[in-house]
Amino acid sequence: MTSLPLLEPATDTGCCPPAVPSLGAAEANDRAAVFKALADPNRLRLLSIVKSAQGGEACVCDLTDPLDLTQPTVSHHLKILVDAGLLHREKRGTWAYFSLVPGALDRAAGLLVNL
Amino acid sequence: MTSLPLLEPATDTGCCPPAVPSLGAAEANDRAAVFKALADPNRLRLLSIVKSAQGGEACVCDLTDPLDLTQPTVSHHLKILVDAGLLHREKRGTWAYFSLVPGALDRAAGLLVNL
DNA sequence: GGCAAACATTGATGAACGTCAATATCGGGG
DNA sequence: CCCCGATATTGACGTTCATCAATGTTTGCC
Repeated sequence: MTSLPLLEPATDTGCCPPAVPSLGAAEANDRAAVFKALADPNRLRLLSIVKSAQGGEACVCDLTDPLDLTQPTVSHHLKILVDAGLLHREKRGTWAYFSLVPGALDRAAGLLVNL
Repeated sequence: MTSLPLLEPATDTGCCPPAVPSLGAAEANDRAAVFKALADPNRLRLLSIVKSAQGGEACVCDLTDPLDLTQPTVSHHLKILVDAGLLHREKRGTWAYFSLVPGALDRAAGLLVNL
């Protein structure tokens, strides 16, 4: 849970001069972890709602209703997105506000283009 | 098996003037399907190998060894990537050659940036 | 201090997934 | 025509995942 897959410097498993720069196993695992977090329609909607929310942030109570999910399920999805380095959680009082990690979506997109 | 999630024109579920343009349920499902195909380290490595292969294409026999998977498993992963609209399959003789669908990775990246 | 609201965690359950062994299909050569 | 090599399909098995109900934890307020 302490890893931030999006921030890794793209190291290769092989040594020396890479003849064919195809993805190594470790790197592939890290990148797949990011896409795993994105591979759920409800999590995509969560990201979309947070992104288009006024002020760029939303609390759990704002996210439960439009998704038609229970509060524990929404909390679970948000945790996955936070662990993947896509969302940032800030607790203010009783509420937990979630916002997009700046540049995280662009970095994830970069993982795709620079495969 | 006939759907091509990547080629959809991003229609919204709501009607009329979209007050908050957050992702609809149907659109979220289609996009999640693409990321589901990308949410496996071995499939990412398959895409990477095909992309960096000479001529931009590779057959199954070229893909089985570097992934340390059995041939049926590699075929299974390739089918998922083809169904997601990311890979193109062309059968020449006994061999099946796989190549990246032009622009598919960029479109997938676009799904992320334009959430 | 104690209650209520917001959020997180736990446990359980059914579905989806990745993998392999075995088998089937298809194409080329002798 | 039959065999062989390359790929696809099927069936089974263990794991992971999404979801919910129930409960725990923290914070603000009276």
